[in-house]
Amino acid sequence: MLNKTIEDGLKPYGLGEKLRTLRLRKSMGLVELGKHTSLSAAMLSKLERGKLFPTLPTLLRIALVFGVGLEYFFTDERKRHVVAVARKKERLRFPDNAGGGSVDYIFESLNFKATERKLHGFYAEFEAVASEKSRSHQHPGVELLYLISGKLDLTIGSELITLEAGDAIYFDSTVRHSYHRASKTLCSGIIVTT
Amino acid sequence: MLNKTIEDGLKPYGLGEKLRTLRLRKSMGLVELGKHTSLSAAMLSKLERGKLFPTLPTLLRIALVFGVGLEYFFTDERKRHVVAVARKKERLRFPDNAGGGSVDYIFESLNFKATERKLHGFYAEFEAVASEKSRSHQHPGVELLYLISGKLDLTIGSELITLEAGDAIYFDSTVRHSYHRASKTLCSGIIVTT
DNA sequence: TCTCCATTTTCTTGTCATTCCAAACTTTTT
DNA sequence: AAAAAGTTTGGAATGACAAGAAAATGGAGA
Repeated sequence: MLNKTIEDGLKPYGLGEKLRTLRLRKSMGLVELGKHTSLSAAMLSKLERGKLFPTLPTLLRIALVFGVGLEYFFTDERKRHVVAVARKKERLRFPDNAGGGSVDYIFESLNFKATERKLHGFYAEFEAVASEKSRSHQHPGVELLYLISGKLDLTIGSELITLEAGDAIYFDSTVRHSYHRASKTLCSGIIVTT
Repeated sequence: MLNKTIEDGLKPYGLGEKLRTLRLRKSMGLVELGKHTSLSAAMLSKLERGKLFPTLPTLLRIALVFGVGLEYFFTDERKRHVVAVARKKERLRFPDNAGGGSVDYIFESLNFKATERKLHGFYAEFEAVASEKSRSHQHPGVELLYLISGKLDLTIGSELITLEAGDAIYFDSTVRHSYHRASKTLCSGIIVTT
């Protein structure tokens, strides 16, 4: 069926292997794991061999036993060398309706890989930032802003900060913030958000 | 049923919110997303409101449209504050002995905080990159390089890539890599490493 | 008001995760 | 050795619940 092709896309995650590894690491049998999770050993076996895809509740049950989060199963260990080269021309450009400028998406989702865990974020370049008055934003995550050109007034919460070319700031973007140009020239910079 | 309690454990992941956010970020309607994913708008609506938990194949279909991996849905964010403002003048400058240029450390160590885990990274600006021949590097982690000016030849493993101002690349820096200028002018760019 | 569009409800259906049980291995016991 | 005890897999049956269809709701204009 149509799902057939989609399911292939799940294989790279190596869910089965991960499950088996977790279990064997604790030298546990399928039956024992079955007791802890209230799942049948038969199914666990099928899951580990990729004959079957667990539902989220099922996967969570297993995760709870091993003390891992669900991310664990979807972050891949595969060595990814070069992930992407984003050339300026090939980028998607979206209007930054909130700020009034425009945003080039370089990476929509980046995997920062630390120890075992990964952090997702996206990386964007904005070339023009709101002229005079800009609406204020508030989005989940952290924002790392590096200003390449221009001068920018940034208000985070009640704090007003002026950035000049070459300055960088790292702040909690769940806090209400807004920005507007402080120079005649356009501002450009780089934003990394989680 | 017994699943009832387990499903509560899924709520913290905020799957629905994430789905909605992704969709709205591209100002897309349920119907339109439905077409791209071959899923009914009705179901998408239920997913976004947490009335339903998607199967993995279904979730993958959506993920593919937005260009995110499945991990995206299982990593959660937390509130952080303004961490630092680094002004150009106050920065520490170190010679980049490996590359031959010099490096300004903007942040020596940033904490990207996902779920419960933390990711350490540092953020650096390099203003001059190796003249002709540069030694090759190899350090743990991932590297995100954004080139601001100049032209740079980057060799990762056996692959040679030329970056121009405005280009960005994301690669595994555990792989041996080296770089040198491809232009007469100095190169400057930004590097984020884990 | 009415129309148009997007989202939500309700109800129904089909799929496929899940179970049960038996067969096939694997390792230990005597 | 063979038997016993334990662990993993295969297959058929079932039922839970994801997913679809269609109708209802709710806005936003005109």
